[in-house]
Amino acid sequence: MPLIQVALPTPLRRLFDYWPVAGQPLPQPGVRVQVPFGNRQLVGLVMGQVQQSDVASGKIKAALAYLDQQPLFDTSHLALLNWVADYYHQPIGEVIQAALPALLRQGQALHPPQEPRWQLTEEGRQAQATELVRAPRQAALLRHLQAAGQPLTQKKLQTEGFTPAMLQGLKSRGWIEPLQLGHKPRGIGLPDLPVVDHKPKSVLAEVPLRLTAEQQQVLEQLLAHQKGFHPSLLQGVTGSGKTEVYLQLIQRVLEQGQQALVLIPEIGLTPQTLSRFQHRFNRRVVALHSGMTDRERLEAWRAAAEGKASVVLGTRSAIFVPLPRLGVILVDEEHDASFKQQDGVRYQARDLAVLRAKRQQVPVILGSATPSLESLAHARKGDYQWLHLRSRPGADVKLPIPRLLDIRNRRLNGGFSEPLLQAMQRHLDAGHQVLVLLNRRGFAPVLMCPSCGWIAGCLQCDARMTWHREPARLHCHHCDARQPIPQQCPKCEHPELVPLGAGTERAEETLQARFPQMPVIRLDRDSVRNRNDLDLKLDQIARQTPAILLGTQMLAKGHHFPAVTLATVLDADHGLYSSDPRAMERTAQLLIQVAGRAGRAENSGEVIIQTHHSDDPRLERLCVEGYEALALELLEERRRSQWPPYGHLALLRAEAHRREAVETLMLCLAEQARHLKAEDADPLTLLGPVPAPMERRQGRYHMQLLLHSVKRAPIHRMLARLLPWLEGLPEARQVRWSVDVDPDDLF
DNA sequence: AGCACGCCGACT
DNA sequence: GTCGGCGTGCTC
Repeated sequence: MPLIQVALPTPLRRLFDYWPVAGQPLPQPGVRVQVPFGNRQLVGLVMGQVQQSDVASGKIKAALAYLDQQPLFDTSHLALLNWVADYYHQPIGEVIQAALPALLRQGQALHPPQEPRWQLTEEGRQAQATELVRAPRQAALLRHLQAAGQPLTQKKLQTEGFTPAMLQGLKSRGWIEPLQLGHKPRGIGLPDLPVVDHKPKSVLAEVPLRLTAEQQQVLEQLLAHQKGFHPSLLQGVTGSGKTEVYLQLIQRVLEQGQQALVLIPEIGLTPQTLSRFQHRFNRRVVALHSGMTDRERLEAWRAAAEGKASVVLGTRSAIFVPLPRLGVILVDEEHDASFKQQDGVRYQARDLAVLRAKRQQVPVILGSATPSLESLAHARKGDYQWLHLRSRPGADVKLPIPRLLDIRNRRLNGGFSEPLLQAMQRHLDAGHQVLVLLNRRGFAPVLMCPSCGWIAGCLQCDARMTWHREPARLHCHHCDARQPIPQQCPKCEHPELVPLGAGTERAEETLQARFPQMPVIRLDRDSVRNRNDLDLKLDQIARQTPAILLGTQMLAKGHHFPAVTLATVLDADHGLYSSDPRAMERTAQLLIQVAGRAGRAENSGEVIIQTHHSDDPRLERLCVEGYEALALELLEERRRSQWPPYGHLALLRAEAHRREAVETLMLCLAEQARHLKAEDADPLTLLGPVPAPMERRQGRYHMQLLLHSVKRAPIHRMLARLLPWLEGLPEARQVRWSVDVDPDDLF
């Protein structure tokens, strides 16, 4: 008797064998199954079957029930998920878990349970209501059902004043019967359900915009490779009309009867983007993002998986949605950090998009104004078709060249230098809007005692607490700890503490004092808590000109502010000399994004960046020669040091409450790694173990060990042997550890 | 990761 | 006498 192999939501890196459910045909791979596991019950996924188990047959239990009639994933999709588990060295059960909507994970039915309905029996159809002299309500119910001529839901009948008792009365006479509950039978349309026509004649619901010659050329180059795997990098400046090119490409895909998958950054999916797609096509367009309820997500997922949705617009986890008629994958803002899952199952959705496209033999397009170094390297090597959109349709105006404003030896007022304030005044006087980017929330990042130098620090982290005014408290941005603001220095009892540096709250105060007549609209996580807040602010921005828009990254991504003519960055220095090797690349991307906000419409723009390092050659190159020139220089540095994409990394992290526990484990781990390294012919470097950049976070000590190699294979061989060993190590007991293949940041 | 088992401390 | 602390062992 064969056994079924089941993937279960546990961190254990293996499958579990079960006896199949008695009296039922063997389930196909991809079907969910309910199983006993220890003393609890879990929902798992059937991955295959074996004749013989490695486990003693006495330990093997029987599966309880299959939850699907049809597999949720076909074998090629299961193979993709297996690949992800292998490549990222994550437990397969957790990968599957990440690929399923929450409700399916919890064992709910793919189709919502059919509402209970009642229909007439043959006798009921023949029966005369007048026979029911003693039961006028039942007679009315009988007439009602006879007049309807079709089954009606119990809910509907109850709203019409019929009670369950009346239904039972007719049922006991054998005149009506409940309709079979359960799943909707395929091919049998229930008459009072709306039937949606998914194949109207034309794909288009509106006339597409007219493309510029440049857009047209890019579209044609994309259309030249509509069949088979074909990766492209679409590098288009802000406002160059990438979305219109996407839409017209997707149009052709839909005309072939295929589906399109569009991945967007976490905060990139605005209702405007969604409605732009929905208005364009006579086909179902669904969104998949974290703001939806579990029900909505399941509904969208199912529509995609059943082929009923033609366009899926989703954030990173949408890369796992099954699509039976996939025709193209697009990744918009492909450089965006949110495509990398940073906890739990770590994966890079943009990389998986390329992989999935290759496996399913469809084209994939990565779009960005500021492509990642990885994608640029591929484009330069010729792995990806490299397409450019250099001009901005509808605006004769070129993108402004950012100007560096040196603030060394300048007095700053709440983070603003005088020349900057004057430039702002000019633009506001002209009736335009000004955008101010400050990537720091709160009033001040540091609260200090002027007498003894004491600084408010977090008790749980090696971090300073940020002083917030609204509401008034100290807040740690790393562990979310809050504390009341001390009235005096806790160390020397000095009666006054002073803020150092400026966050958005302080900048807002400064601006209001300096421009008392001007609306200052602040957008950060503290002032924009939900979708509604954001809509209100965006609406306010659209209505009020002139105005000052002040905010964190939120302000730099996605939204269009046509009235902005001056975009400013208060402090560009944050990422310039950081230990994080990607800091410069990220800073450059952010600066260019901000610059793209200025003069997007007909107004010519200006961009001013405050810095203490106006002579930094990289910053200068970014401003003068542009993003691509800087990115190519950074790539050269990467080549010399053999860092990604010219080499490969994997990071092993560990954390525990006791520093000693982490240290012991990490030394043990490094020792074992050195041991394994000696047995491998390919070179591999072990860096560490070292304390993590912020060693103590949320009261836990963090350490890490970095594996570096020019080739991928030795890293994978190492992890494949190291992790099972680590899983069984007693020292790993009280330590939380994780692996990050192709880490984004080394934090 | 969960969850039970198990063996030692302060409580109705 | 018992409720409950977290060490340690296991999950087909």
